[in-house]
This record gives sequence, C-alpha cells and structure tokens, in this order.
Amino acid sequence: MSKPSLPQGTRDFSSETVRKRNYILSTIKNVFECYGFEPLETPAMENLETLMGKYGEEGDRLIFKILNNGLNDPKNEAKAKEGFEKLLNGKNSTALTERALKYDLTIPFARYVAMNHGQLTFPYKRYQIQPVWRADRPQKGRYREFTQCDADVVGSTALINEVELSNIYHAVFVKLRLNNYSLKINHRKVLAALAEKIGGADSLTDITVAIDKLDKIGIDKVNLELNQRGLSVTQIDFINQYLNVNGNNEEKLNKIELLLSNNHLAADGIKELRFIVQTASKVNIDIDFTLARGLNYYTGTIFEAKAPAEVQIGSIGGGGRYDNLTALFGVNNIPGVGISFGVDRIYDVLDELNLFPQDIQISTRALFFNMGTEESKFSYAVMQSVREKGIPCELYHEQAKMDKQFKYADKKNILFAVIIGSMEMENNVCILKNLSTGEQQQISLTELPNLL
RNA sequence: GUGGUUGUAGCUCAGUUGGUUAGAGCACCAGAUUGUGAUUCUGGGGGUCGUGGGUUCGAGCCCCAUCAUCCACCCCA
Repeated sequence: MSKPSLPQGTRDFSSETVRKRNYILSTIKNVFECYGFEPLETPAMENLETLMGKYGEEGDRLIFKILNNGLNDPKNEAKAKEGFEKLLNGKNSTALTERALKYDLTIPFARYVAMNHGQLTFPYKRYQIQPVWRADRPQKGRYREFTQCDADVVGSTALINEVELSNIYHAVFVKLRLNNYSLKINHRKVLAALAEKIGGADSLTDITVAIDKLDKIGIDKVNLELNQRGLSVTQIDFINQYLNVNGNNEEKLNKIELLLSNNHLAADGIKELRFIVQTASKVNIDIDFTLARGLNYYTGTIFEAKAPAEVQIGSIGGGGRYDNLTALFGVNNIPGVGISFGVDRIYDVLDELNLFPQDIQISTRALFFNMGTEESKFSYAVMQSVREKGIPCELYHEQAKMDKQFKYADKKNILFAVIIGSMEMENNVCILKNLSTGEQQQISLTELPNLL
C-alpha cells in the first residue's frame, strides 16, 4: 500500500488550525447576525447546468465535475461512449456528468432565490458560510477547496445596503484587529462611461482587464497591454488621464466628474459612490477607479477588501451590486448586492501578523493528576462535580510520573493542575497549582470549582 | 492550461567528481530521580533517500518517466 495522501490543493486542519479558523468564522458570523442577516446553506453539489456559463469561459474550465454513476452498466455503454466523444470535442455531456461541486456561493444563492422567491420576505438578507471548490492550480493563498463567507441583500436597490455592507467589512476587520485594511470601491458605470467616452464601449472588457493590473505591473506595461489589445494612441492617452486621477476620495470624485463630464452613466456612478463614501464615513474606503473585478454579473458598485500593505497577499474579500442575477434562472426584477470574505487568506494574514489571540487555544482548564488506582477513582468523582459546573477538565489517563503529567498539561495549554494523593483524600482537600505562575495552594474540595 | 522550484527520520536540514553499514539538531521513549514541570547526563526506537524504470562493477548523487510540493503567469478568494 502506498503512503496516504491528500488531493491536490486540499488540507487537513489540525485542532489548532480549526480553533483559529473558528475564531475568524464566528467573528464574521456574529457581525452578519448583528446586521440582521439570516443563515442559509446549500448543497455541496449543484446540477452542472446551474453553474455552467455563469462564470465566463475561464470559470467553466475550473468547475469540478462529478462523474455519473453506473457508466459501466452495459445498457449505458453506448450513451457513455457517445458522451465521451462529445467531451473530447470540448462539449459537456450529461451522459457523463450532470452534477458539479459548487464554485461559489452566489450562483447557488441566486438559484435558491429563484426557486423560493414566493416564500421569501424581501429584501432578503442572507449570509452563507460554506466550502467551495475550484479546479485551479494551487499556489500561495490559493486552494482547490476553500471557505467563502457571503452576505447578500436581494430585492432592494437602496444604496443603504452598500453602506451596510461596507460597515460589515469595517466591523469584521476591526474585531480581527486588522485595522489597516483598506476597502477599495469603484462603480461599473464609471468604467462603462470610460469605455463609452473613448468610443470603445465594446472593448470594456479589454480596458478593465488591463487597467486592473495597474498597481501590479505599472503604467508602462498597462499601456503596452492596451496597445496589444488594439487601442489607439488617443484612446490610451485618455485612459492615462483617467488612471492619473488621484487625491483623497472627494478629490478623486471631483476630478473624475470633470474628466467624464456629460455622461449620464458616469454621473450616476459618481453620485452613488459619493453617497456611500459620505454615509459610511467610519470605513477605510479608498475609491479606486482601476478596480474592475470579474465582469460577469456586477452592474453597480464593486468592492474589494485588501489586507494591510505589509502582507503580500492580495484580496481578502470582494463583492458588488448585480441588477438581475436571478434572471439567469428565469425570475426577473430581483436586484441585489453582496460581499464575500476570503477566510483562508484572512487566516494567512492574521497568522503572518501574529494577530490570533492566545486564549483561543485553551480548551481544558484543569488536569487532574493520576496518583494511583484509589486516588484516581476519588479524583474522577471530584472532577465530575467540577464538570457539572461547566468547567472543562480531564483526568490523566493512567498513573505516570508527575513529570509526564505536567508535560501533557503543558502541551495542551491547560491552566491548572489538581493533585489529589492519599494525604489529600483523607482530609478532603486538593493541591491546586497554577501552571503558568507555578504557584500552588492547598484548598478544600468544596472550594475547588470556584477557583478554576 | 503555461513555465519553473523542491522531494533524504515525526519536524528542520547535511550528505564531497558516483565508492563500506546514509548523518546532525529538535521531537519522542526509557533511566539517573517512587509527590512537583527546568537543566544536565546515559541509553533507545525510528529511513524501500517520493515512486517506477535506465546507465554503471557500484546510484541518495547521473538520465528518463511519473507523482507530490511550492512559486510565477492566466484567473481569482
């Protein structure tokens, strides 16, 4: 038998890791609940049809598909072979695969809303914390199975939702002591206005893909890429003016207003951004007109949360407004806006900056030493009475040298040692030792629970 | 999907132009120490050198393939 291994890009989470992850997840969850969002969970797998075509060509390629069962049944053989031929020609075949692992939480959510809109109370505010899968090649901060935390509001076009979601980002990051985060925002209508203004509305994708890389590859390479994508010198020149818009948020808005004047798309977008920036005044919002994000379904404001600059990890969250996501599933007029937290990356950031609190690793408060057969029976009974008070504790599993029992307590971050030997048994007392300070005292057994 | 990096003990890594029985530190176990964590000392267990082929009298080292890993691109959280 070969050594056991894990599929590429997946991970086991040790006890310590799970505790750290839960710290992040419960922080996010509490904030979501605090803002009136309700939980939702959807299955790990969806019908392939539900997912295909929703994430662009690149996205389709990264969807994990599940092979149908029973393909080796003789009566399915012809179908299976035909399906395989189709697959070789780059087409999907329900004869081979009709289910897939979910790729994100947004599309399954849209499917859910489309299926249940009759019963839901709008605006419907839901949050969802679940794993998703992508057949991407793993690298730093990138896995094939990872957890997303989404909060969306559907059935409302009110801008207050964008403000709320910005405040959620702020609340979560502050609670995680990630005070230097930045929340970049932009508006799809501003980007569209830029494309319109230079007379290349149809090249919107080309423009945004290129300018999105500005802070990564620099202006020269962006211009080169724009050139390669077929834009003229005058067009590139105008884009450069657009990219040069700088200053604080208000200054940027004023400058872009001037640059994209007499364009109703730009006017709309700028008005909305201005409202959000002014209303969500406590949030570290940084208007960034180069922010593009996936162009699939966003139509209004777009968000991207960045880790503090000293950590070389890109985006730790993102989101935006979509006009009509459920239309993909035949239900119209349900606009929405949502955000997502990238837990796995937030984990890496907190780890790198040493921001996990120490006390999240403590589970057992007290270790009862095992001093012998009779002693341990006695200790066990005492321990059970302490457990009844809700204090987590354990008895060392066998009689062993104290040295060994101390080391066990050390490794498990246990705070106290409770030692009951024959002498203590006779007098109904115990030795309570604080393992971090080394101080110890003899106390009566009735007092014990109060001192733990 | 494209290009590159690295695979030797539980962990971090040495290992000479290819040459005896593959090493160290940490960790683990036992003892010195039969009711108090340290330090020190002594002893001990652990490896198909990622896997499969090839070259050679001889391979941890060279060649091919494969798997895994990490990194970059694409894209993304």
